Amino acid sequence: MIKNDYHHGNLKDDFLKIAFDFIAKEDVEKLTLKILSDATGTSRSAIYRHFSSKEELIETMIQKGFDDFDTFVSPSLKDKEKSLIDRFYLSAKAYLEFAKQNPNLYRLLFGNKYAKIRESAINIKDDDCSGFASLKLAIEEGQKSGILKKEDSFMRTILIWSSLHGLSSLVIDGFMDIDKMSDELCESMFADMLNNLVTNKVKFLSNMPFGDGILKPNR
Amino acid sequence: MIKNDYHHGNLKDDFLKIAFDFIAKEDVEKLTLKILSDATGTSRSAIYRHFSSKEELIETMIQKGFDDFDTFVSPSLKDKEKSLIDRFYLSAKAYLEFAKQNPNLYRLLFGNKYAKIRESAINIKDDDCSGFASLKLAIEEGQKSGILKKEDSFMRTILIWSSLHGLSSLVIDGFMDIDKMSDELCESMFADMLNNLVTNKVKFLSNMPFGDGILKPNR
DNA sequence: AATTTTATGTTAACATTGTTCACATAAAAC
DNA sequence: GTTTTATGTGAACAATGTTAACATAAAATT
Repeated sequence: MIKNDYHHGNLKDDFLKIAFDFIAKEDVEKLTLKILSDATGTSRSAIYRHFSSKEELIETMIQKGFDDFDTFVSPSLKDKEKSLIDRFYLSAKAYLEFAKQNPNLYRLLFGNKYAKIRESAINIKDDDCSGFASLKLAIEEGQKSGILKKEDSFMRTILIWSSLHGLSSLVIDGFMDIDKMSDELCESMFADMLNNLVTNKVKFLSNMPFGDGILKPNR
Repeated sequence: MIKNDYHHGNLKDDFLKIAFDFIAKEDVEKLTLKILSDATGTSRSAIYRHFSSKEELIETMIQKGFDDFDTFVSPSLKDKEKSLIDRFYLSAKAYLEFAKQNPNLYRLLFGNKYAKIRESAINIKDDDCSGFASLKLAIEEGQKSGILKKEDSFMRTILIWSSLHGLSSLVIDGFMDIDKMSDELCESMFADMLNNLVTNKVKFLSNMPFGDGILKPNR
């Protein structure tokens, strides 16, 4: 807190804050240690007193990033006051929204470049990945209550997640004109993703997205 | 062809070949110009007589990579001797297979790192992207013939592509245990992707993947 | 209170990377 | 046979991540 010219106070947090501010605007690939030292007014090697390498800084960012992601997406999925369908819909919307609002962070978390760092940062394989696990749990909950078909929940989880991840990636990586990605279009897609899960007994009164079928979320 | 000690013959092609050989095993991020000069036995600056920069080399690789991708995936989709459902199924399988066989190339083509280079290499936006366009055409063909629902073909195309891209990415980026990705599981997922497209009038006799419903491809 | 230890910051130097420039040599064009 | 063009070399640059030796302030110990 006390600013004397030598010791900085809480350099480590400052480095992280500046790094996150940076990837709010530019890709993490362009983040350089010089940017961090310049922004903090320290020397180029000061960061090595707080992180053993650039990779360790990235690893810390990944850990915090997954916390942020989870905080943004999970509550909608776990909100027991809403119907399961609503929860799926709202968390899917949150997922895409997180990616759109934080494209560089999303790529850092789910991209390949730091896959090894991610694997050491969090245990993401199979059921251990928090996002994956909670999605799978929600699907299994729906299967028990009879809302969803009693099929392979692992496969269903993968397919939902693939659709969300693929859509988010294609959007933020510039593969489709973002202007064409209207809310209505997204809702149609989310409806499609969910339509495969619900039991055969449910009749869809309309093919319109959330028109008047079961998939219309309460908003 | 004639090897004298100074002029190399066809260095440009050799550079490209070595680069593709490299990303067959390692990520394109690790490809360095020194690797190329060492492998060809030339000096470190020789490559600049054939590519104005490393980015231009990458751009050439992206162009050729998309050609390879198209050659691998498109024929199945355009094979008029097969049913439309079969064509969807087989090209989806080819898509995933290409990503699994060429993970580093797939990431180079569809990842974010070289997005700008890709955009200058090929016109990928909207209908101009060859893969996207041919998928959309196939969907519209199915809509005309009555096999597929007459809904927004753009949205349907995006969702199918998102599912394929997301699944491929998650698989090659280590988000799921590859051993759990059995052929049967993939087939179930492809079936799910397609189930949303087919007309309501079609009755599915089974929920089993390609069990005995319309979605069973001829193999 | 004085001393020692630990934490934190600085400066100088390194190897690696992509890149450029002046120069060298072979092939092609005239 | 001379000139022009294409292609390759070697030396040098700045930027990057990193390390080592040194410096200073805070904390711990006596």
